Amino acid sequence: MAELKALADTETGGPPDDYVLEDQVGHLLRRAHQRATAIFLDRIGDSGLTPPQFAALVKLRDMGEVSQNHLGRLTAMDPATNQGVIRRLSAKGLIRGAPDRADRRRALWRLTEEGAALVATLVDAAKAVADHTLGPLSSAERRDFLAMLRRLT
Amino acid sequence: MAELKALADTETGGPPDDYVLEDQVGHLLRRAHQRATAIFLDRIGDSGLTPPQFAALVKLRDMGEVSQNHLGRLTAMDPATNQGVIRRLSAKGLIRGAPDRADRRRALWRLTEEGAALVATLVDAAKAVADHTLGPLSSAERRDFLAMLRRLT
DNA sequence: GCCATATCGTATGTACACAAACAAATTACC
DNA sequence: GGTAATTTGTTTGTGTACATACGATATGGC
Repeated sequence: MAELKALADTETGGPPDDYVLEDQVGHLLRRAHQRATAIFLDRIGDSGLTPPQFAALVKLRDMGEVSQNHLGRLTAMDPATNQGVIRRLSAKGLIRGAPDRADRRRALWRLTEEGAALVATLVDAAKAVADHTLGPLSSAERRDFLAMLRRLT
Repeated sequence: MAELKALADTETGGPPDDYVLEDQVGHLLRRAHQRATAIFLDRIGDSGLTPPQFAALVKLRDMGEVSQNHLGRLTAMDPATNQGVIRRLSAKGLIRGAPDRADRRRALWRLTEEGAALVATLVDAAKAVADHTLGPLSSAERRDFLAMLRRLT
């Protein structure tokens, strides 16, 4: 180990310990997000939904009817990304859109019956996904972690 | 607010409070990662590097010389993803590869002088990115948060 | 030595994620 | 009431991220 470091030192002229990738928030957040996505796909992937797609369905369930960009803001997706999610959910028949007669720029989207039924079916599994994702933490740690994570968004 | 919930209840037949998107780990991790990436790009984006690309350069700085797949494991990228990162870094002249004479399947990659110089230049800015990303947390909270985040990877 | 197994890198296809630029429609302001 | 600024949704281009399948090479067990 010391030899390796010394070798890297020799080759790069810099100390390899001043910036340890594995300790960086950004890198850790990326890996934790990868893991959370993997757990979701492992348990809910059979539904054909991805995490962002499920998020959009949940928000439509909560809101009833919203415009495309508004839904994107509610689910933290920029318009370009959101458009793809909307298109795929629509193609699956889980949501449907209609023009807003009060604002001709807008389309208003809502769940179809199939979409509403699918969300209802998956909510319990989604809770289990969250539970498993937080598995390594105790109950008190989960509370503290989520509170801090919320402040980092 | 109560009216909205009641409306959603009426329309969906389910209580909208049993699964609150904004409280889910997966969603919060996705948003925190988005924010961390945005901070990186805001402060280091002028270098032309993305967070995964910078991670690869840092690991090559630490290791001296590694195979493509090994580098992918060190930076938490699957082979298909890593290939694209390697290709772009190579196209920029920041890394170079050579066939491993001991194993003809492998290519060994290392920093070029330009790559080594660029990493050295950016390390301080990368530390500032991490600091700013953790900005909302106190010093003690950062320690606890990172410790828990590490356990979730 | 042989053969089953595993690893290395590549290729293809799908899905986020965001920047930038855009046309159409609405709103704000004067 | 007319114009500037904003908002809505689209398009294009680049860059992760992963599943799957593949050929080439190495390795392990016998």
